[in-house]
Amino acid sequence: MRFDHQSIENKWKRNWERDKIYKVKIDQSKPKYYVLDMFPYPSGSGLHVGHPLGYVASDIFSRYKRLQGYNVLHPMGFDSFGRPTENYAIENNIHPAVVTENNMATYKKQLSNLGFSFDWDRQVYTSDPSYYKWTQWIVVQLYNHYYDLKSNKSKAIKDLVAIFEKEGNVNVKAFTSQEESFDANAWASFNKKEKHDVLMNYRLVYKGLGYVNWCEDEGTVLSNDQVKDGRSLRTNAVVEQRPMVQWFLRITAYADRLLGDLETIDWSTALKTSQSNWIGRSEGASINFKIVGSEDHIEVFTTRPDTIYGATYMVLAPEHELVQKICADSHKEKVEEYVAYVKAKSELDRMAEKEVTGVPIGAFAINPFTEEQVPIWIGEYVLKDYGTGAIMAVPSDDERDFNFATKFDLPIVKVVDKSGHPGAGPHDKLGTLINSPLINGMEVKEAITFICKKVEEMKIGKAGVNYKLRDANFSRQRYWGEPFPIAFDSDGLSYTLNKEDLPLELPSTSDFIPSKDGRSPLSKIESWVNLPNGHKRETDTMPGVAGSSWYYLRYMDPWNNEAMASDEAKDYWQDVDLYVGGSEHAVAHLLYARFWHKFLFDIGQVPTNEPFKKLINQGMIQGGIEFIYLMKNLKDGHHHFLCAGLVAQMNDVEVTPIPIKIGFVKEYGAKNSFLNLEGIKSFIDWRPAYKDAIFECSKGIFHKNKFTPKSEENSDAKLVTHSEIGKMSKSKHNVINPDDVVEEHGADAFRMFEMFLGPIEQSKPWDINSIGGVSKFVRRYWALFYDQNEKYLVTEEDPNQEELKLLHSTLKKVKDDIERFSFNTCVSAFMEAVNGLKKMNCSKKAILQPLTIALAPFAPFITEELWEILGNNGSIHKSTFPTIDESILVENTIAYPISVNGKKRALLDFPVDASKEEMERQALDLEAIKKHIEGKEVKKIIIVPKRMINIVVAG
RNA sequence: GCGGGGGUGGCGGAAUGGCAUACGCGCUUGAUUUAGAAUCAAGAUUUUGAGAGUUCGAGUCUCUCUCCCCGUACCA
Repeated sequence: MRFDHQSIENKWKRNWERDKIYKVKIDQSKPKYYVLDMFPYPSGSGLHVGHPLGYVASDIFSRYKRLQGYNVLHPMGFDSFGRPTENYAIENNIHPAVVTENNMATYKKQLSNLGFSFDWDRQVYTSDPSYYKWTQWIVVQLYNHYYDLKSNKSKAIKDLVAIFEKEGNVNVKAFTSQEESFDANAWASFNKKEKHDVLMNYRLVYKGLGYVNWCEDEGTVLSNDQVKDGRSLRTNAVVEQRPMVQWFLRITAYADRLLGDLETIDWSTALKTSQSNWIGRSEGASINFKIVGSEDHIEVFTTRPDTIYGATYMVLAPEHELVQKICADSHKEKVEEYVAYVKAKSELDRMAEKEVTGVPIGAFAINPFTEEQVPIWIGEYVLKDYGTGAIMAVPSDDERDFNFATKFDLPIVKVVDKSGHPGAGPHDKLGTLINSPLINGMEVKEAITFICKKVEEMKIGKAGVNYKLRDANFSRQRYWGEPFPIAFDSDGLSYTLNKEDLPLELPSTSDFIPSKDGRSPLSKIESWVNLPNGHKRETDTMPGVAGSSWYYLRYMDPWNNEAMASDEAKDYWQDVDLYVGGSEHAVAHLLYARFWHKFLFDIGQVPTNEPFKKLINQGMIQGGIEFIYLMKNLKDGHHHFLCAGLVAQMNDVEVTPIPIKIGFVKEYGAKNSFLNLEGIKSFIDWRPAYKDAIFECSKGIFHKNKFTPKSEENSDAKLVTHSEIGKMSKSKHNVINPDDVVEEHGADAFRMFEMFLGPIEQSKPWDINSIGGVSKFVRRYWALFYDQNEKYLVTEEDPNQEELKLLHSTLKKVKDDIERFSFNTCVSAFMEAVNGLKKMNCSKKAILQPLTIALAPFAPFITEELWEILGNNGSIHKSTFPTIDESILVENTIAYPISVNGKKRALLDFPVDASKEEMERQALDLEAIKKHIEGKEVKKIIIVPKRMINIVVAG
């Protein structure tokens, strides 16, 4: 039989679907294993070859685990709510639901071409009402819970109300924005609205003031991805931060647990570090400074309370609410000018600002320790969003404060003597306190503790922890997302929907543009907004993270209409054992999912504290980008393109590289890729603006559809392109569709090739030229079964020792390497095995059958076909990974490298049981060794059993 | 600046502190072929970014420097 990948793939794709071989059910007799891919956002452009890299790896691992006897849950679905679909829908006037459906169908087809073992019966997608029913339900649970700091878990709001009724909030220790305390009587005296507002300060989903990107020109709210450098990407109009009441997630309540539990999970250090930086925990103290002649005080957060004697001035963020209030009249003009200057700057400009700027506001605060008056300034280096938006400036021990003080000639008092710690910078918590009466002579750490205590005694502040992490803005003024299951009465009190009333379906509309007042398009659908009881629905929708924060739980029991998943399913599947996805989700998705999971754990909805035990970030597959050079100046009124070779020779010509479709290029991927005449013509067809352009290369000039060779014999153009390696993207015109590769080389070769490119976690360029090696391997594997004349070669003969050794060493290598996710070396091992068998001329069933099973996770199609050919019933993917016979791998003799002073000089075979004395004697007797030890004293001979021999000589 | 990762042939990359460059691409030569493609066979390249240390022995561990990639950004 001839190897024809297309007919084999079609046959087995059909059979597998018919027999549902990847369908998985709870099976208490088998251990479970859950392998999850980050579900894709189904964009209109389909998959490119970079997407499946992680899917191939997870599929191999899933298949391997099945062969090991595990019951493997390996599902796939779609993150189908979101901006791009909505944009596409607006532009093309198609409903987002339809766009989503089409895109999902494309993705599914592309994925099935690659032979993934997903149980498609469990597919979920976030825009499916039967899915978002439970997203909404979880949001309602968050709304109805608060975080109790005594038990360190979330508890029901109704229990909190019971406590309030009994004793107020005086004994409650909760993570809350409620500042005032009250007793039972006070609580009883609150009206409905007041109670509602107090409880809002405790809820894990709460209403608060947030900022949106408001574009006055467009009269609409923009999402972050539509804004760049403070301007609308689409219209370039200025975008301002506009306050708007929105929903928030109180993720900060879980900051400590999210940070601490990182230690319990098997994630890369890079990823853990990203999360921990994002959470940004810092210990210190918040301290209040009195303002001279004002009732108000300034609260600052500092990690260095020990340096308070050196706090010679204060700085507020220009946006700080106290600025207008305490600013002296004499300074108003300058301050307003400065605030306007800061506001006018884009985020990017402000970040890039190297110059120190700021103005005094003519007010003074009192340093509670020195009791001296210190001036209050505003400066852009103090950020409104970090800490309290105000600092006590200690120029002696903070570089930024130092620069500021130096520029504006503010006093600097040295308070830490670092002479005992040479090389220590201002930020190192080292040294001895000086010029600080209460703490002189103390070490920094001791002084911090002392001041914290003192501050608490003085009732002007307290030791505390500050987080960079902010509560998450959970509202979007957009159509294509989950509606909030919340409505308001005429007083603005909010009510959540009951479980029986979920899902609250997204109403149908054709108007997806946000309304003029910045509210979501839903606000325009009055029949939906206004309820019979007079309540009005929330019209914001949820952001993308809502649906993606818990989808892995739904896969456990996707058909359940009574619960997010049954207890039985959750108890059996527990958590995700292996999660594979891109590092672009290192922070947002993975942090929110962990937060939701911990919350669900607290309220008894999931049995584990963390959702993803092990995580692997696959690297990015990069693509070659091809450019042609366009001269900046027109030549004789025409655009002029130049060959890369010519540009290199000329040093006075200014050129712009223009990315072109890689399909136009000859020898794409090679060093001297180029455009021939045909390529130039394709380029002109694609970019008609350049139809009259001149294309010049060393072979000649192409202009207005005519090629004029520079010398007679060269008839074709060779416009050498400039090549770079970069991200595959639409804008770089270098996207490669896996369908095309699969059609040419087959899915098995495609899968193995992606693995063979390099370590899974590493980014690497897509080098299609080398797929030939893997493609050849697949054919050579087939050739062990059928020769060129299509004659069947497999025999029932007993294998010899050498063949068995090859088999078992390959099995062992593959098993070990799969378990450490080193798939590229597995492919090498298979190649070596085939090379070896070929050399031995071995086509024995006893060797080929177990080898084929081991290969099955990598190349599911060809192995299934060969399994059938070998006369087996059922699917190879339901068989068992072969047992490795270690005894076969034991060597009788071992080749020892013999080195002198660590340099290898000879190689000699010894029986495994050779004595050290015998080995020493023979080693010293070798000519090659004698040469190197002659006339020198042998000081020592090191023999490492089964490894090597090293002779140490003097001199 | 800070944090994380990395630097090995022409290229992608192998290597529990123990024979550096497995496996593949590309290249060279030969066989087959009218030629090409395909297939088969044979072969070449280097001393692991620089320097020091630990060790019998370092690509691997430690330190210093250097360059590249990723994340983050005045975090008080």
